Amino acid sequence: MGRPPCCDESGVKKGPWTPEEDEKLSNYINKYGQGSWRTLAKRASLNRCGKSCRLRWTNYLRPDIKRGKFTEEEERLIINLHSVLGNKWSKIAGHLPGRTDNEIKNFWNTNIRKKLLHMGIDPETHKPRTDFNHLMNLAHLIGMSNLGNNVAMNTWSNPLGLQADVTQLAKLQQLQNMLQIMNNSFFNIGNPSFLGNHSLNNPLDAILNRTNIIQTTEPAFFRSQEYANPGLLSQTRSDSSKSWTYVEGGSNPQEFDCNKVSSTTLENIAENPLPALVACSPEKKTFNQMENGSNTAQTSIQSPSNTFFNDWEKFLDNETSGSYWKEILE
DNA sequence: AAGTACCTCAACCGCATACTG
DNA sequence: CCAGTATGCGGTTGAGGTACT
Repeated sequence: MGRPPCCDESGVKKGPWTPEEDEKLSNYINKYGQGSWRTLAKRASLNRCGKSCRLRWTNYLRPDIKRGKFTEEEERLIINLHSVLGNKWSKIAGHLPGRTDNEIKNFWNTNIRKKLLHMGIDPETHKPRTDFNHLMNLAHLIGMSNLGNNVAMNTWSNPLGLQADVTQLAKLQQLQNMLQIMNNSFFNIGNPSFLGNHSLNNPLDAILNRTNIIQTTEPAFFRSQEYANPGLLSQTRSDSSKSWTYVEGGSNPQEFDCNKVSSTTLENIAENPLPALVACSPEKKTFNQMENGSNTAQTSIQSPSNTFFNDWEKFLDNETSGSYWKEILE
């Protein structure tokens, strides 16, 4: 026979915890430690199941829990870790001291996820949403359509109309260029063809060097800390699944397991954060500000990505007054 | 001020794995 | 080794709060 059941008692209280219950639980754990949650619930005179007690303690009462809003740094780290670990909230939480898996999960679902979607990034794959490809075609079609109409109606009879159309054409061209960049390079972390094309063998290197990827002639791999410390991860992603081929110490290829990413490597992610893809606070922040956040090392030169963000920001700002572009992009 | 829609997050549910006897 | 339970984890829910009309 195994252990007796945990939560089969009827009449066990559910729902929000009262301050009295919190106090009972805290006092008991402070005095006797955690141990078995089931017996703890009984000994602490809590009419709760052990599961509920554990949840309350780990997500709320634990003394080392950090309260308050997530910092920009934490937000970046969560995005980076999620791109490697996926929805492994407890593992992600392990790299954010004081934060619980539940808290991170909620933050992801209510904030980061929406922001990424808003930016046209699939939060599951961290790649561009496929409808951006359609957007490119759409922009082209709309552009042709509008130019055609405007040319017929305004341009030839009105020099100002011509000027407007030229401006519009330039904007169309700009939009298409930016979409092309986004589609081809910027968000293609984890895309096998991208990795192959750039001799970037380590998916984590891709994450660490994401800002330097665009249009650089020097492979990001050579700048990575991993390159200076071979033996961590130096692999080629072999398919479109979530695993990469993993060679430890340069031999014995084996499947790369996201769960076994070395802590050193993940620490590198923490120490070399991406520029924030999204703003941490609700107030509007420009892409440029996000770029410059706390990541001076990677933005000491005006990178192509910087230019991209500037262009993107200008584009949105210029088109905010009832333009159809804003509607399309948002 | 009242009603409604939306958002946040604590807590629950169910499944997978670890553990015990 | 096996049966059965505890624990941990990720997904989901819904109450309460806030913003908007």
